[in-house]
Amino acid sequence: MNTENAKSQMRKGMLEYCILLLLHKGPAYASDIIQQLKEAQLIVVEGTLYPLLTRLKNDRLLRYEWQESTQGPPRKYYALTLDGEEFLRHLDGAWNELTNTVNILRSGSKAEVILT
Amino acid sequence: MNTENAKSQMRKGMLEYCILLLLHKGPAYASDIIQQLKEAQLIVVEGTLYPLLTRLKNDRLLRYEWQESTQGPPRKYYALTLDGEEFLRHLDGAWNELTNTVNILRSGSKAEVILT
DNA sequence: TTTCAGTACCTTGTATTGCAAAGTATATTT
DNA sequence: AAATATACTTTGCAATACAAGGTACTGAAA
Repeated sequence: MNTENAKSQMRKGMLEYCILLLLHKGPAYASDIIQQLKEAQLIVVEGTLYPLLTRLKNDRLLRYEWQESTQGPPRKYYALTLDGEEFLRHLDGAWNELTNTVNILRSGSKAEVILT
Repeated sequence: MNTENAKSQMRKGMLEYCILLLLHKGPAYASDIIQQLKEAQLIVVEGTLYPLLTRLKNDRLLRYEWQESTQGPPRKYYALTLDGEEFLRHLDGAWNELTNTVNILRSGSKAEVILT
């Protein structure tokens, strides 16, 4: 029984939402984002994050600025655009619908078993 | 801005959970499941559902029985196996983690904007 | 100067899976 | 027999999470 794969599948699609939520609080660069998500108990790896950030930037939901670092190479700080903020509100709605759906399905009482 | 695609992506992975939740209440056949999910505001189509049911059956999480119908061809009634019930409890845990993550990310206050 | 370690960004290939669209099969009605 | 309704199935495509490996810049040690 592969629970890990199921959890990974559950994360699909949620990641985009979580990253936008995080960036709504303020700009961050990739390693930063990975760290913050980990603190929120969401494991993400670079190979997942970088293409996602690039896609969101190409869709004009994010923008970035290079910033010098006191130690190490410069960092790409990502931030939400106005479009990104609006999109985030749509995703808030989608998330609300989804939790509502799960609550409906969870709350129903277990029917009598028909199969013998 | 393609909201539909994002919502579709959010559904990914959740579908498996929702279907197991639904079948936990009692056996159902495919059209039945589609109808019940629609009532819970989750749109699923046949091309999505049938392969998923087959996969869950092959993983021994579901089983089915043919049942005659008063009108139309016989129906495949799916039900959870014991493994399926156990797996569902794991998914309950994963779902709780995910909602927790989103709540953490949602609740944080918006930081000061660094980018100009 | 060269080398090494640390940090950060990026790319390629693979597997999974949702979905549209089309197909097959059975039962009932005309 | 043909048409309709119901139900199950398959094929091909697109999106995306992830593992694994690669590139580039910085600063300190050899």
